[in-house]
Amino acid sequence: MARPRSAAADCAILDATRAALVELGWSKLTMGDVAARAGVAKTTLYRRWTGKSALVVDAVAVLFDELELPDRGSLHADVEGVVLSFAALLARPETSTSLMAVVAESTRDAALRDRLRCAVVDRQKRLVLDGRARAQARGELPPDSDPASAARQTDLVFDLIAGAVVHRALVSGEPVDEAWAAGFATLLVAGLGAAHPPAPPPQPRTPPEPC
Amino acid sequence: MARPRSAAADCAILDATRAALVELGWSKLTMGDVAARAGVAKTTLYRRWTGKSALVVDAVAVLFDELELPDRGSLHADVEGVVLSFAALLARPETSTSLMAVVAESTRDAALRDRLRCAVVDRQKRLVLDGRARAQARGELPPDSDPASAARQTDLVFDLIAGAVVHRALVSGEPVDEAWAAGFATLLVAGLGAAHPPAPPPQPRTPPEPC
Amino acid sequence: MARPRSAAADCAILDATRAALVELGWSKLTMGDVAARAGVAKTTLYRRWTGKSALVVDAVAVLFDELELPDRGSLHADVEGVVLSFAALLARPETSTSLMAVVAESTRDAALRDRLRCAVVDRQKRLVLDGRARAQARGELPPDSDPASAARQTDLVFDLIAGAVVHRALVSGEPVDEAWAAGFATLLVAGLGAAHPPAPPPQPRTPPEPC
Amino acid sequence: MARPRSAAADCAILDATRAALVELGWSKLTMGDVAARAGVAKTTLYRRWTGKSALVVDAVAVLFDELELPDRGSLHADVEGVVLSFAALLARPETSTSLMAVVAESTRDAALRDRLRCAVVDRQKRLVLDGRARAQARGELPPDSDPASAARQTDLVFDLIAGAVVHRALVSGEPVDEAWAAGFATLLVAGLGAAHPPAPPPQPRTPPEPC
DNA sequence: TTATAATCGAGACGGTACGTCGGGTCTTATT
DNA sequence: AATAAGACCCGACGTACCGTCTCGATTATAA
Repeated sequence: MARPRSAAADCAILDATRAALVELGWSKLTMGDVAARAGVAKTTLYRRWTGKSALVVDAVAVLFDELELPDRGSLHADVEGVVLSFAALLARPETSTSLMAVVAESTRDAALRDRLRCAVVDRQKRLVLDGRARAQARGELPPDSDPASAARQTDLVFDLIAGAVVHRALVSGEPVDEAWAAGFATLLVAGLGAAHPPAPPPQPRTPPEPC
Repeated sequence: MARPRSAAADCAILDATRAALVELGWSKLTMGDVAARAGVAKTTLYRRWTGKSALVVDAVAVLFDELELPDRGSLHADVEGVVLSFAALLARPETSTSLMAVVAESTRDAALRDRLRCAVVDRQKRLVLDGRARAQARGELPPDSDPASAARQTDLVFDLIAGAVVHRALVSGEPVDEAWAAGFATLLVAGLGAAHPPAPPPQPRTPPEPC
Repeated sequence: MARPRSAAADCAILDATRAALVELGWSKLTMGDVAARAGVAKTTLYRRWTGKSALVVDAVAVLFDELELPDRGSLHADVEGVVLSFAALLARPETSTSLMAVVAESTRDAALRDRLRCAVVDRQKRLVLDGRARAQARGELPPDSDPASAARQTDLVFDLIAGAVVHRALVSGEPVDEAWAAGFATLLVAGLGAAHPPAPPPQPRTPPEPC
Repeated sequence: MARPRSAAADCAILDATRAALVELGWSKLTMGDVAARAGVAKTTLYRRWTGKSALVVDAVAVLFDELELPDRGSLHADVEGVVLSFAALLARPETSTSLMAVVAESTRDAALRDRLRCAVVDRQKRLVLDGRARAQARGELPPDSDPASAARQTDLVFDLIAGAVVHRALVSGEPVDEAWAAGFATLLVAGLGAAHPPAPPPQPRTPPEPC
């Protein structure tokens, strides 16, 4: 009935947020500064987001959608690929600073946790699902026995890949380069192959998973 | 020649910091509040730490030293054990919030990054070193071929374990329970075993991932 | 276009400042305390005044405007009257402490000096101007010969009266009572009369002091 | 019985205080800074003075002792002389800043008031006493009728001179130059002469006060 | 000559206020 | 309605001084 919200403003605000994150990082980013950069009043920000954290989640989430998983011919190569492209994403100053900060904030804020989960986490599981399906099609992984265990496996692999890359890059502070990616992929693929022995597991050796 | 710094104050401050973290969480923790709880002037805090982040790193670091790796008889059981005890540590409100927050901050602050690394990260690599040595003694893992690759392997495993647990617990927000720990351990042990086939590698080492 | 500054706040702040001066005196008066009394944020104080001194000048200046000079029938009586009412004003705890303090501060702060001069000093010269005009109308003082010398005379008398009262009350710390006021008025009136001999100056003007 | 206090320290401290007053003014002068300038520990300052005000009083008091009243041949000239030399003293940055500040402080602090009175105020009344005695010797003023009224007269003149000069210089902020000094002296001498007519007042000329 | 005890420098300490900054809400006029 | 502008309340920030306190190192007297 009355004036609708400006869509252009939303876009300008998210752009401004990303720009501010690059320049200032999470902790020095201020709502007032974002508003000024976007040519918008602070009121307009608060009309649309509950605070800094929610704003940043939305601003950063779209960057994660740029991740893709082109078919590199083998599970090993696909893992290497996703590791390197995820690492490249984390190397951008917008993401590294704010991802950890928002996660930290989300431990005390359920609404933020949900927003983060559905805007970032769940949306990227597609990469693992794609990779798994492709590997199964190639015969590198056995077909899903039942949906529940397939979901468990997906989640495990997702946490493994994402967690390892994040930890290597941001906590340990070491580079995620080709060598590391190769070593990681080797370990992961071997682990998956052994846990789900491809066709006939030669020797069961410490049968780790439900045969 | 002058009055030395009170060691009791240091202790009271770190205790107060942990208590405040439990009650308030990282983002509502205040230097003034910590000082008040510790019965100490704000100045004293700033005389010893450059800010909230540095203080929290020191306060939390000791908690990580409580982690131990008792011999559970097998590499698989040792991995399960360390995963669960690390998860238990992360479940404590002092650690989860602040670890992520400090990591976030450290992306923009080199001094903090160093402090974090040497106070937390490097100190816990001992767990991986112990576990590896023990597994090698048991014959579950081959002896180190050369020191450099041993260090690479240690780092990789460390990032894998710590990263996966942190990501599962804090980012995905799913419980790290026995079932998950078992699945994770299975995958990891299998991966390690395949990458470094136990005693006499039946297949050539290099192509660990199946064809 | 934006929200205008609250006029009520200004008033509340100045009232609070005076109240705080009475209770605490200049040196224990705190910006934070004034803000709290006025029910206002500290920021609001600093948005309008540059500091404690400027605030106090404005808070105290209005008190000086209460001074009046009723016609008491003679120059001598008028002087006595203004001396006593000025002394009464200085006896109030708001004024004495803060007047001196602000003067002290103003020796190093040109902006404050100006503010003080136009808010307090210049505004009270009206008393001397009124008294002089009235005395001239009564024939107690000769009419102004030229404007410049009239201004000089006004300034001299102003400094004389104000200075003597302030010095007696605050520096010497002796009471400014009727007796002292009478003695002072006698001296001043005599001095003015002799310096400007009433009608026909019998002796040449310049040598007022004997030989 | 034990080690006595260093006399050199006292001197260094007072010098440092004056130097700091010149550079920083009263309000930015700090005890720590004075101690540092004097090459002395803060403790030493507090062992000898109760605080900034007391210290400054002592540091400045000696400057007032430099005032002298050479015989200039007439009461008028003597008044002019003392006005100008007092103004010169007040023009020094050490004195102007701190005199007013200490007076302000003393309105709330009895001990300081006493210290100020005996260290500065009372000690300078000698100038008025000398001037009066000299003028009486010259016959410009009548001899004292009784000691009480002599004291009253002395105090009145003291407050008049000191007050007027201070007010002119620090409150009004106008220069105390020869012209002003001459005008002031003329008025004062005339007032004194009329109030106490020299010997036999030839013509009562606007009988100002009851002989 | 040697205790002995006050004094000294240095500077850490518990406080209090500072002046600034950012968060989030509100008022106003404009679109 | 929704907006830009910006005043407002709140609370934390990190700093500066305060005046007190502990230190170990000097001294000048009194033993």
